[in-house]
Amino acid sequence: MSLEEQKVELSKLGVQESKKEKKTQKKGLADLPRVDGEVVLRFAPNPSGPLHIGHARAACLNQEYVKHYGGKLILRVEDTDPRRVDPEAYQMIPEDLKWLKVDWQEEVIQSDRIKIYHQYAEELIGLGQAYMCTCPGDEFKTLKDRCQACPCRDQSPEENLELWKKMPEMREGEAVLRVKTDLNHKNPAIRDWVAMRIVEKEHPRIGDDFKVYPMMNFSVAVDDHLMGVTHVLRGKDHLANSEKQKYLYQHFSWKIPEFIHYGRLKMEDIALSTSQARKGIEDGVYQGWDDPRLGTIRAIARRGIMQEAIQELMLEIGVKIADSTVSWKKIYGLNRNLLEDKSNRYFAVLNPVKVEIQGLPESLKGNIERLKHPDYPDGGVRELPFDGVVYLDQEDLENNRSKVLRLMDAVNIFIGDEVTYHSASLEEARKSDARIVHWVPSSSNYQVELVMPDARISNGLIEPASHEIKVGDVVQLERVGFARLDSIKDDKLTFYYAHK
RNA sequence: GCUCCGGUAGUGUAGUCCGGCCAAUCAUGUCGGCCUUUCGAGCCGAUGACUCGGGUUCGAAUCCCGGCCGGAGCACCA
Repeated sequence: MSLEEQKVELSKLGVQESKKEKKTQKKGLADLPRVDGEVVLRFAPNPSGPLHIGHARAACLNQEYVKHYGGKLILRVEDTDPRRVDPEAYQMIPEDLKWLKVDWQEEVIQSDRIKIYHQYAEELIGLGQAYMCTCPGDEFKTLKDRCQACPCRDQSPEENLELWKKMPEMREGEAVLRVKTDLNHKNPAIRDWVAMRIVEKEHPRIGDDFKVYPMMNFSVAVDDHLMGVTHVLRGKDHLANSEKQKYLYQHFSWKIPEFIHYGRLKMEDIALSTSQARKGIEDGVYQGWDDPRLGTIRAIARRGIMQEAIQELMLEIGVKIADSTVSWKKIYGLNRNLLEDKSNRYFAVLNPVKVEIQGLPESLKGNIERLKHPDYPDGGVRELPFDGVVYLDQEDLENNRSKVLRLMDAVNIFIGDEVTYHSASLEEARKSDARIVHWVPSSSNYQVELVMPDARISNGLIEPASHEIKVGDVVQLERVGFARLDSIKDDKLTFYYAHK
């Protein structure tokens, strides 16, 4: 019996269909679980370098949720490991966030709060939920793997407090403060994790005021609680950490925030972590953090990718826990949609070959005007002086041997042993099935350099009106592709190529 | 190895919680055609996916079991 037939039969019997309402599906981002009024979210990077595309996901999503529910976003710089701090990152992170158009209402740096973590550590000892452990790491691990307590675990809070006070005088590795969890927890990683440890290394930002530093799991949980964070968006690599942190919340009788874990974001052709990128920069393989081959926000920005494209992409990817691989084609597609309407057009010829058109009627020489944007005449025109001597792309010449070629908005030429004037009108060009190509006047042009995504450089010439392009603008070099003006030096413009 | 988690078109994503309206959404890509003084855009069309095998059920992308594949964690990093 089909569903319809069943319904008919049921209604004959007088049975009403019970309506189970399904959640109405909104477009866009999935709802956050258990939202009660406004939300407090945080973006909490480690200052080990500039932000990369993976950070952009967390930042954009946090931003979007705050916008959607109301509330605030906290920027929290997590620099509790002096060895993993790049001092420049303190500037680079806010810069990158601004480029991403992410706003935060509060900003804290964890190295300003070491004393707070010490206070809570002490309190936890007082509660009997943490103990000073002086076991060598490997011995503790052996015991832990067997679900056995180490001798230190039975110390009284007083004994622990005494050791805690001495901790600043101890050497690195001699002692740690452990949080009591469950020694029988099936994941050994969760068992009695480290809350505080000794680091004998000057902190790049706060110097050597402290030797006892919190572990990320401790400072994060304390801060999330103190700052009233309601929802924690983090990568699934933090799954075990979320569980570790839950013990701390329970020990302090704090309300546990909602943890949401998203999957790994890979980027096509870019498998570079911050540390690998750093090494490449130090070794001179990459020119810097904004080398076009890197997956950093600044590299992507430099390539002419718009913030909106990244934003759209991140919203689309959302928070699901399955991993995803971002393809450049997807980014290019989104970006092209944004750029198409607002990018002015210019002629740039790569691999230029100088061509003198023989037999060009004098009357056809003069200034040629062409719309800056074919769809928007109000955007104005650029002028190209045309005197019969032009630069053409070597490839266009080679591909059109013994054929008619039309120079856009100018004349039709024939590519024989010499290049000769053929005709003037577009109709003639159509009749001859001529390819229509861009060109650069030989009498007036600038040098141009185009840096490709793989960092290779193409050289050529660009039309004179290009002087009006501002650094940072993205334009379309006709028949070449979209490119962002990166710098102007003397008479040379350097563009970074985005995509077709 | 141990613990946990995933697998929808080339890529991303909706649908999975609560089985039927899903011969499965949208985006991007790709391929045709039209159009266009750009190889860009636009218009029209096409393409293409529920990891596999069992089970439950009238009915499974959706629930259960197993396989396969993939990922994360197993730090005195974050």
